Amino acid sequence: MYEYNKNAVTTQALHRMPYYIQQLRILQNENIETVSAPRIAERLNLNEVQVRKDFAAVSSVKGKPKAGFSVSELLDNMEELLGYNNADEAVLVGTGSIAHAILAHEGFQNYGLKIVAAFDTNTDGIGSEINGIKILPSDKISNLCRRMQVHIGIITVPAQQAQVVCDQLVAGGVLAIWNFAPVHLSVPDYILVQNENLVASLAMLSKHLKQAMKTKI
Amino acid sequence: MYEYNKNAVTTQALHRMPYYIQQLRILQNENIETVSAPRIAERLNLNEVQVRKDFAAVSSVKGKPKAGFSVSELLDNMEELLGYNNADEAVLVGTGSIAHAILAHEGFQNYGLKIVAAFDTNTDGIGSEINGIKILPSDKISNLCRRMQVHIGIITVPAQQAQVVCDQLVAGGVLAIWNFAPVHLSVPDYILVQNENLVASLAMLSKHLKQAMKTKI
DNA sequence: TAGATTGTTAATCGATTAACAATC
DNA sequence: TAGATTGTTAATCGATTAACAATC
Repeated sequence: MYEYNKNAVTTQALHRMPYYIQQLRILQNENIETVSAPRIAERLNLNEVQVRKDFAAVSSVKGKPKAGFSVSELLDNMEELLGYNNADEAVLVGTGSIAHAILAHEGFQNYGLKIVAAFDTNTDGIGSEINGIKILPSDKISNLCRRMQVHIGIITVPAQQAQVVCDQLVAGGVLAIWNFAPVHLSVPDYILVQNENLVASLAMLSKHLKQAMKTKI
Repeated sequence: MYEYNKNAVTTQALHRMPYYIQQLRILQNENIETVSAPRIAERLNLNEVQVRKDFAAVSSVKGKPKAGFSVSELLDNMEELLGYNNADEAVLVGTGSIAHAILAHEGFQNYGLKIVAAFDTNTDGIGSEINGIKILPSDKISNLCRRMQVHIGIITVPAQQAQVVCDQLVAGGVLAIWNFAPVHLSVPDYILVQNENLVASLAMLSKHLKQAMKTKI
């Protein structure tokens, strides 16, 4: 009894959530109140059972045979699950073009991220501002993170500096790291690293393309 | 006989390649000629057997018991596999901060991507240049892709415009799409879409963090 | 009622990990 | 030789898909 880990949301399922949310919002805008798993599956090119299981795992209300699931309930539950409504505070390190892109992305705050400070390892840019956030010297990282109780660090510095910055963030009490540097970071077990390796993604795309063209010819 | 799909490189293995390459380059800079799977596994926090299998799958030369694998052979084979040496041509659509970041990323050309044209759906920016690439109006997409035989399209436009742009790219004969818009794109079966959904990644990070803090407290 | 849709149990698939003999 | 390391076969694990009874 009470083994209610039953319909846990897996990592893969979590990846699908933002796409469900996108589709559900479209339906909500059209004032459609319920939707079935097969319908969403069709729109997103997913398996029907998979969608149903995902919905069952997150929805606080059961689906109804024939009718489907409540659009608004699903949206609420998914947005809650992904933390869209209460933004985590984060610090960003690096001032290159990726850093600019992240800081410029007004949307992030709606998706659970509030950047409260930015740092640079390069003394040149320090003191300047990007999108209203002042750039601080990187030796202040640990201190500021600890003082402000920030739990997320975003790394956009070049590969060579990434590990050092990472260590500073960890020293400052950060628990999760969003890493845009194309390197593996060594961290203690309890730290979560999410790698966003654009070069790796690109390589995958290129490889797949090559394969596809080979089989086609 | 001749069922030589034996040690195929899986999608997951492909994802690990750039990290192997990073480690191998470090070794090469130190003039180290061979390396064992357990050593690399330790550095990257991976399973030893997994690394050995990955190496075996890509290496044109077998590993030697006791000695390990040739660093330079592995590097050559992996870079070849990922297409680092012969860049695919691509077009980019959108001129927001992510587009700027991609265009500014000098590194991409070394990793198999050469952006030959950029487009914008917004008439304002047309005619201007970003990093030496002139911005063209988006109604030229299909034509130019077809004429230049470009096979990769990069979408960085807002969500609402992504599907339209996608259709134009497909009409132009593009075979692979690197999609930075946070939406699902509908495409014919033979088209490869790789989604780079930063908002989704962020949500995952936030969710994991929440879970981690819950179990810790 | 008939039929679409749900929820659940079982089968399948793919990737990772374990076990172990072969080899330099 | 002894021992580290490879390569391969088998076991495990997790996620997806199929099958089907329950239900509105």
